[in-house]
Amino acid sequence: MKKSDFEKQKGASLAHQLIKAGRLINERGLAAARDAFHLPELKQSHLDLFPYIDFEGTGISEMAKRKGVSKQSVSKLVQEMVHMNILFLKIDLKDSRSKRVFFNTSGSFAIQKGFAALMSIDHMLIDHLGEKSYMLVLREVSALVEMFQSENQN
Amino acid sequence: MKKSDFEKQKGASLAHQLIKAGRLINERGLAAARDAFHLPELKQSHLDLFPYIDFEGTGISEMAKRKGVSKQSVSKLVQEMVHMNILFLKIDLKDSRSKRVFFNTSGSFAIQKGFAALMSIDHMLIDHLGEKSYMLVLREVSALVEMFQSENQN
DNA sequence: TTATTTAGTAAAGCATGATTGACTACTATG
DNA sequence: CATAGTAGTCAATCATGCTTTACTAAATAA
Repeated sequence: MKKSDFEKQKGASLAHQLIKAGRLINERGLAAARDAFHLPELKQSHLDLFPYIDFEGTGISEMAKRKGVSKQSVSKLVQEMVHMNILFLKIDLKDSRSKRVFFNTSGSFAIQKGFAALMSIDHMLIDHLGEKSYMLVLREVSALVEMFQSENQN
Repeated sequence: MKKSDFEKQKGASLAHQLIKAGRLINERGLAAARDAFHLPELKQSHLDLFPYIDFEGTGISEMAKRKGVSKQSVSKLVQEMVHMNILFLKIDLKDSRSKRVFFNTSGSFAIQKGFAALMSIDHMLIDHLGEKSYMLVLREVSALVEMFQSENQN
């Protein structure tokens, strides 16, 4: 059987490698965070919320809108993370309906270590690529992310 | 509140950008494939099997082992993709218990277009980065993938 | 002030991708 | 040849993350 273009491509596809890299980083991050936070019950779905939380605090409805799911779904996961002491809530002074979600970055030692563990993955990437390559790849991959995101808006 | 290291890092994390890139490529690939294959019932879980199928054919148990899930789970998804004409099965001449799974790259026009659509994402990446950057990023990201995979073996 | 919208919660139900257990059929080992 | 292991399927069950519906309370607009 003659190999089609599709077949030939597989080994050298950046798309595939980016998918794989993303998945491996997720796995590694989850394992590291579970360990460092001392929270075996921590799930991928919890960490998946992180990108939607601003450091200035973010409301649950806003997070849901960003993630593209219902606020009920977000609400439950946030509550679980509050119980784990990873996040905390603070009622918005401007609007007492709204509960702003914050990272509990000044929590216990274990919690501190958890956040550090998540960061350590980036340190690992820098160590492995070197600072120069890291910055270069970061720039290029960020450009791709922006391309996909801007196209989705149409 | 003084920003912690964790807070400062967020905007410039390669780890985060790689996760995001992987997710966006998955979404885009699924949408493109659904459209080109004319298969609205195609799911992410189906495409997720692609990386575990060799062009020389792969047994279901082998795919399951590679993916780290039960063979029953893989079996079901493969059957669905066979019904969609994306894959076909061929009984191994050396072992009549084993059904080798193949890409149906010489299928109908729609099926051909489906595989082309999946490839087109890489063309898009090349167009956007330029060939030189594409190769460079591919090399670096592949190195990261290999690093994570080799560590998982210990 | 009344009506409408918005933030969040609670509970029920659903889709999905997985596991487990039981089975058939074939291969490999003694 | 008998026995153990392997490839695959089927069915039941489970965990999970999601939606839908229904609700409370607060903000906003008429």
